[in-house]
Amino acid sequence: METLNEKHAKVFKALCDEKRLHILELLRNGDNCACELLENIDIGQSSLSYHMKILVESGIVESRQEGKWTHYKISEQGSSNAIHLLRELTSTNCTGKKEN
Amino acid sequence: METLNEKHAKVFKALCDEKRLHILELLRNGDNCACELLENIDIGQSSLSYHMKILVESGIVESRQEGKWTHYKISEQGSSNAIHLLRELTSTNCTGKKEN
DNA sequence: ATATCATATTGACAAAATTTGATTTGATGT
DNA sequence: ACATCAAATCAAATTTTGTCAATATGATAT
Repeated sequence: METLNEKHAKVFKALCDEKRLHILELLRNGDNCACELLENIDIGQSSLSYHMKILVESGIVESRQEGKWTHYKISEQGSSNAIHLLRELTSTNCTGKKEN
Repeated sequence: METLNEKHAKVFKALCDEKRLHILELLRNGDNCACELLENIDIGQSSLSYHMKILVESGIVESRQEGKWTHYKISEQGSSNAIHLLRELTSTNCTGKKEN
């Protein structure tokens, strides 16, 4: 079974790798198919596929099949969730017993 | 030399590990010294020290020495920076040429 | 059915992250 | 100076990630 922290860690795992941040950068300009991404980044095809899977599983990127192509884009919903999660994880709990 | 993406990745590296999320959880209730954290989490002393270093280097946690104790707390500044960074990294670029 | 193209999956390997136990450092107390 | 405690650092062992090449899958076209 997956703990809540493990689930949360997955969201940020998407963002803790240089290559994946590069991919996000490419996606920021809009919808891209994998083949386009592949042209703009220095990794092999299977490696790209591996990273895209991590990005999609984090929820930050969504994919859409179109014929034999897979298109990717940044998910507004997913990004928004990630931002809220980060805010929650780092918010100091003002009702806690231990303020000094 | 460190690329910008590598620098950004470091911020999220702090958050992509289950144990570090647990530590953040403990810190949310207020300022804690390492020895207190150690009592509340199932890892060894050197391992905790390793994770604290990563958290501090990300900017999300700050440390303060007091005698022989090190106290840690979540940094408002650092958290805020991380949130802004995340927002930036996932914002879709509306002036881009490729909207469909 | 066969061929082709885009992408996903697999297994082997290399590289990076994490854990562990031992040792070191630095502050404090006697 | 010596002992003690908290935390950091180091080296070795282990685990997890990421890369590459090969292969599989699934859609499309002939």
